[in-house]
Amino acid sequence: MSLYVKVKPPFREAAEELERAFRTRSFVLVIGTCKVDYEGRASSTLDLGERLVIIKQDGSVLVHRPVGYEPVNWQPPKCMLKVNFEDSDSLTVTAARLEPRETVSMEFRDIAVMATCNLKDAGEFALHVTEAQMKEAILAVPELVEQGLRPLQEEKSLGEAGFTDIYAEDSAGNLVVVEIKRNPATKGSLTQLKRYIDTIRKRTDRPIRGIVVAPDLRKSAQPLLHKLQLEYVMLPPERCLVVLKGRKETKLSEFLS
Amino acid sequence: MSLYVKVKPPFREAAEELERAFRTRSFVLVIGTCKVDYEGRASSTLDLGERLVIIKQDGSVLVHRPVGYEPVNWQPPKCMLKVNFEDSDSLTVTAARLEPRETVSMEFRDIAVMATCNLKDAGEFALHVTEAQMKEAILAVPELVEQGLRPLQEEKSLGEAGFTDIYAEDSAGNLVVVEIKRNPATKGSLTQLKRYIDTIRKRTDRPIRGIVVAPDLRKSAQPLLHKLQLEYVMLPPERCLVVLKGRKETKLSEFLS
DNA sequence: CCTTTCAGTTAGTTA
DNA sequence: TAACTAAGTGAAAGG
Repeated sequence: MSLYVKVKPPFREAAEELERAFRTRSFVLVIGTCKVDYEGRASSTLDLGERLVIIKQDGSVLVHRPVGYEPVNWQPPKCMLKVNFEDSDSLTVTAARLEPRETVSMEFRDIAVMATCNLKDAGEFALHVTEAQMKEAILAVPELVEQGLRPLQEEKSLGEAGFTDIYAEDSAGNLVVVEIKRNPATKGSLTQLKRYIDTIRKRTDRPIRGIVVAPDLRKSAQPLLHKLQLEYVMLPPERCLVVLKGRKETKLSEFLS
Repeated sequence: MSLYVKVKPPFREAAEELERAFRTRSFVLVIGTCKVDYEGRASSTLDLGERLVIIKQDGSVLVHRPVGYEPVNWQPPKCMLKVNFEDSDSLTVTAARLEPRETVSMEFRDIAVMATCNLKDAGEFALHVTEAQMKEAILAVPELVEQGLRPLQEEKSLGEAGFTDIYAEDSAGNLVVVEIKRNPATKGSLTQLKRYIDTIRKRTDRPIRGIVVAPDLRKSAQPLLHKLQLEYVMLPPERCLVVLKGRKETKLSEFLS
């Protein structure tokens, strides 16, 4: 990893290093005192203060204050970068993008530390227990929802009404529409499921049940659950993990046998 | 600004400095090779790679890859931090929070640079041309929407139907409900306005017009505009700025005279 | 404190 | 490319 680190670089040196970094698409960190202006979809001003500025290898820009999760100002990837160093008491970096036309400019009055480098990161990122994985788990072990449930097809196209998550039959022969939510089910989840069911009812006379499967049900959605005659089954993500893990191990053992 | 910067600190030194930084609620930067695990609402794994880790003075944590606007892993403010340095070939930082119970742990295999400091940032942040400011501009200069428009009251309470943005009368004596959107108006904006109007219609026999004021109208919303018998007036944020600026200058001149 | 809505949302997926 | 939808959404506003 190429690396440049300098405490209190003079503006002239900082400007040259920034030019070099932008040219070579390097990762840039600046801790310093600056004010920031943004002009675009909205516009904002940020008075002088000490912040961390990050300019990434894809041209995205982040201005972070000492607290808070979100950047106070930013620019998405692929924006054009320019350094401006004229008078000796300030150095300005401008990040512009078209579509939409937006500009963030950072005027530094002082630079405490500056670092540039080329980060190499090919590590794979995996987010587990997505809605798709919950579905996978349920299809593998339908008992997660109900004893005797038999999935019919993964997603039944319902035209403009959208898609169901799982379409199944219960032990009594009723049709069952299962709506999966990774987050606590809301009123929206219920009305969505209700729409699915109404659409299906027009095509068949078989009795239909609607089940919302989620780790939780918002209290505000509870009255609607009864009003729409739907059912709710609690399914914590951990249980899905167990099933998916078990399935993988099963697959492995099958492979080994 | 107190400042510690070290290139390639040994893990032992890094661990001590991290302990000190966490204790004193300092701002921490680490550029290094790490893998990251997250466990909470969902769970994720991130294999080894070079990243920037930020730990802020309020206990928020950000793990940034060399590209992309968003952090690949994070932790919101106020989480508990712990350093773990046992074997000599890795150093682990764990950030945990309750409610919801979530944990991010970063295992460093190599630290290229580490910096800690105390950032002081009292600079005021101001986001201009919000929806409220568009409203302010329209109330000051109703012609921005239509010649002869006379605002009646800022927000008319409509019970559960929500709030209108501006309630007015046009030159022909019709009631006018103005819905302001800072962003391009969507189908949702139109149905929302329609709900307002339907609610008002139950209380009066006067003819009512509905106008959506926004910088743009989504193409997908156009058919609905006609179907719901609503009107659309384009209002770019710049024009609001001009009005607000003018108003401020007027105020100033009033003050000076 | 809980719920709802908004965001300079961003990011991914699909028509 | 444009429109739609989800997010470990986060953050603010309202009840």
